[in-house]
Amino acid sequence: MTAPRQRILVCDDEPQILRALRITLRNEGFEVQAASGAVEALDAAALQPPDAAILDLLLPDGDGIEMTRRLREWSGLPIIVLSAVGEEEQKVRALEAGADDYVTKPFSPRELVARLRAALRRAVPLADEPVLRAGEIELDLGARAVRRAGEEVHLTPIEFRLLSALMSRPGRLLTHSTLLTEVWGNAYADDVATLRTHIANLRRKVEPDDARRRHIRTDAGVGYRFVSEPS
Amino acid sequence: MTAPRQRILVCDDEPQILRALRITLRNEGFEVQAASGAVEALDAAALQPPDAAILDLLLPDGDGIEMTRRLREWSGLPIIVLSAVGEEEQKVRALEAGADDYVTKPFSPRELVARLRAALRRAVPLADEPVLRAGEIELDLGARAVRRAGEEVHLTPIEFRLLSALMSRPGRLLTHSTLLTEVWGNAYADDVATLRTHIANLRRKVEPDDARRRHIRTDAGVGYRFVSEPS
DNA sequence: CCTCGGCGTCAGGCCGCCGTGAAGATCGGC
DNA sequence: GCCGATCTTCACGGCGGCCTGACGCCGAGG
Repeated sequence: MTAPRQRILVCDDEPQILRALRITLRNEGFEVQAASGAVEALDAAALQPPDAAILDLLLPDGDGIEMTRRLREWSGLPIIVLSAVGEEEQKVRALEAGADDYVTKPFSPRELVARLRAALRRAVPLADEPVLRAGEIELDLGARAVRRAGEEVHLTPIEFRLLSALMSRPGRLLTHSTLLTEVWGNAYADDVATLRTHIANLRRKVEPDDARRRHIRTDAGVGYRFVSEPS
Repeated sequence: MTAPRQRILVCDDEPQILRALRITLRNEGFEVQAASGAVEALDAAALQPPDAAILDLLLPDGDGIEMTRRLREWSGLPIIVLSAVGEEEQKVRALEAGADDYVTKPFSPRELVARLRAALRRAVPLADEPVLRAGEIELDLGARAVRRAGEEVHLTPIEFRLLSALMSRPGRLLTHSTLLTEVWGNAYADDVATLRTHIANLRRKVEPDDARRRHIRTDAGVGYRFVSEPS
């Protein structure tokens, strides 16, 4: 299970802070998107929504509280407001505007990361991983499960990877060598006999009996393709 | 739909702090349940789960971090740890244990309330029933107990964490390494032999004898999954 | 009509993974 | 220090996934 790295939007007008944050977060395994101004940060967030945001309270072209409000109009992403001002009034306003946490500078990198992780943990997990469907076949990538007409079908690891490769590009022709390298790795690149056997096993498990309505089509001499709606 | 007042569990051994918190929270419209010790607080939380908890770090009969861990075993309620110690190490440990925020004394009442509101805003609205069921198996996260057909079954700590991991995502395949990191921690990521042994012990304790109707399914070479309704 | 290449299918066998029992190691309580 | 509970390690038997090879079918081309 390879989780993609989480993207953090960082907005601060002081270059050295930006730099310190970038290094700290990178080391902790996050991907950092830096912005030095409010407008730039909001544009970046709209263009490609990050998993969380760390915003400075005071910026030349805006402030963290206003940015929080703007972001909250359309997103529930975790927001941490950063500031040199420890004043109670600011903290309360930021939190009421929708920020998840408020950290005062100078901050401890470890604590900031811990607070960021706590905020990310709370965030609503984004929509579950996709379920590929075609006719009565369901391939659930997240659960690593396959159903046919609602019934659970057990696939071996190779069969599962094979079906995933086919169903993730419906209609598209996948050559023998493409499938072999994708499912087996680079070693078996020309062992078509093995591929045939596994395709046969796969068909037996997930295909309707009628040979004319098969989802897995053979392109003789070239490869296979998965068609969503067999004629 | 009249929203009932939100109940906050407050745990501190200093009476004057308890009193101050009670007054502050009452004025802000919360219902307060006070406890002066760790055991008392955990019992109260188990008996009637609150909407959030504010825990002192240092208590005569325990500490806030351990309480956080215990609560997190079965509940996702917002937790704010309160402490006179501003030390970075404590903050990080508390947040990593599952706390949502960490506030140092002396604290501003307004800020604390703002942070509490921010944490409550994030919380999943539905207080999830901490009892997982499947067939004749019941796993009670709060009581850390497992029953089979009503009969109490004794599980070792590892077996309990293993079953929790499996039952909390029914139908989903959990890789060997996923289970190992989740149950043992990051170190044992490839000791599959141990995992097999514990799975065997677990099956002996909670599974029906009939091998075809097992809840814990093996996916050879990949991992295990828990199926709620074995065919 | 025959040949031939590509394909699907099946049976066989190897090897690795799995389940299981038991023995050794570790730890905490008495 | 002893003892019980728990966890880990190891060896062994069984089984299932995977690869291989043989066979028959089919369509294209001669």
